[in-house]
Amino acid sequence: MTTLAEASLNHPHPSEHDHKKCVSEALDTAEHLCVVRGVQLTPIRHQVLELIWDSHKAVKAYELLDRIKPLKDGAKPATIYRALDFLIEQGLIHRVESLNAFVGCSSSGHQHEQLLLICKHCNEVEERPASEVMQALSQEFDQAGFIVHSKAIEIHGICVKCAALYGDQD
Amino acid sequence: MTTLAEASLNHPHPSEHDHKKCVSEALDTAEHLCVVRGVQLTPIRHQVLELIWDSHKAVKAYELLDRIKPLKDGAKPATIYRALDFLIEQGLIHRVESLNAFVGCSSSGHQHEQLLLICKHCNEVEERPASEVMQALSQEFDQAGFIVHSKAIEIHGICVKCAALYGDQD
DNA sequence: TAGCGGATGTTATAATATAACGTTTGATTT
DNA sequence: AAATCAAACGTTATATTATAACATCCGCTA
Repeated sequence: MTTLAEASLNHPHPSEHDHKKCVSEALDTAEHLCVVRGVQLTPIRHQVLELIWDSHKAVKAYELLDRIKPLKDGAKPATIYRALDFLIEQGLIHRVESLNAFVGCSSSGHQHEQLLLICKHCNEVEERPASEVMQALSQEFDQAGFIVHSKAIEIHGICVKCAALYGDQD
Repeated sequence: MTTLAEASLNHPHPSEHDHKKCVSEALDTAEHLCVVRGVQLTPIRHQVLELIWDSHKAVKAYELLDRIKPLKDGAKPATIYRALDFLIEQGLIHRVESLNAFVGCSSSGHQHEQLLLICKHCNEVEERPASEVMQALSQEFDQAGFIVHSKAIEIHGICVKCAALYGDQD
C-alpha cells in the first residue's frame, strides 16, 4: 500500500511540528489497539485513517471519498461512512459535530472525549484534555442528576498561530 | 394568528412545569428584544419560534417545515431556514450541532452560550449556564492562546426525570 | 463442505441545507 | 405621487450529508 502521509499539506501557517511522526504514531497506536481489541483495521479502514491524518484539519466525508477513489476504485459513500463508523467506535477519530467533519484523535486509548479547538482560519483542530473543564463538567452533571453518555465540546475561533500571523479580527 | 402553544406535547415523563409560561416568557422576551434591537420578528419568524417552543425537545428543520405548512401554505425549506437563521442570529434559539436540530433559548438577552444537556430518552434539552465550566474553559483558552468566537457544548445522556422513571441503562 | 458472521459491493434514496433569482412591501427620498 | 432602495419572502433548483436495503465475498469452524 502506498503511504499517503507525505501528501500535500498546504497550511496557512508553517507546520512547526514533525507531522510524519503524528501520522506514524497514530497509525501504530491504531494498529496496536485493534489487535488488542480483536477488531480488524482492514485496508480500507487503514487508508481512511491515513487520509484523515493527512493533516490536523477536519475533513468532510465526501472529501475523503474523492480522495480515496484513486486508491480504491468504485468507492461509494457507504465505503467511507462504514470506515468512519468503525474509526469512531474505536475512538481513533473524532466526529466534529459542528462541521459534519472528521479529525484524527491523538489520544486513542487514553481519554477520547476532549475539548476541540477549531480554527476558522486554518481549519486545524486542536485536542485538549482540559481536565479542569472536565472536572467542572462532572460537578455540573452531578448537580443536574444527568447521566452522561457522550460529550461534544467544540470551540470555534482563531488558533494561536493564526492570531499571531493574521491578527485577531478574522 | 392561532396560538400554537397548546399543541400536543407528548412527553415520556409528565411535564412538571407550567409550559405555557415558558412559551409566553420566551415570546415576550423575543418580541421585546427585537423591538429594542430594531429587527423584525415577522409573522413567519414568530410562528417558527412558537413551533420550536412547542416543547423543550430539539426539533428538526423539516419537522418545522411540515408543521408550518398547514399555517403557511407553500412553505419551502428556505422559509424555515431563513427564520432559523434569524432566530439564531438574535440568540433566540440554539442550534444543536450534534443533532442538526433546534431548541428554544430560555436566556436570550443574557448569556446565550450555555451547556446543553440532551436526553436520549425524552429528547428534551436542558440549558445550564454552568459558570464554573465556562470559567475553566476561559482559562483553557488563555493557556492555548485561542481566541473564541463561539462554543458548542453538548452533552448526551439521560436526564434526571428519565433516569428516575426508566433507570440508567437506556 | 455447509453454514455463519463480518466486511464489502452496489443501488437507491432519505435527510439536511444552500444558491440564485424573482417578487412584494414598506420606508425614504425626490 | 413617482422613484428608489433594502429587507423579507416566494420559488425553483440543486448541493451536501447520510443511510437503507440487499447482494456478494471470504475466512473460519462445525
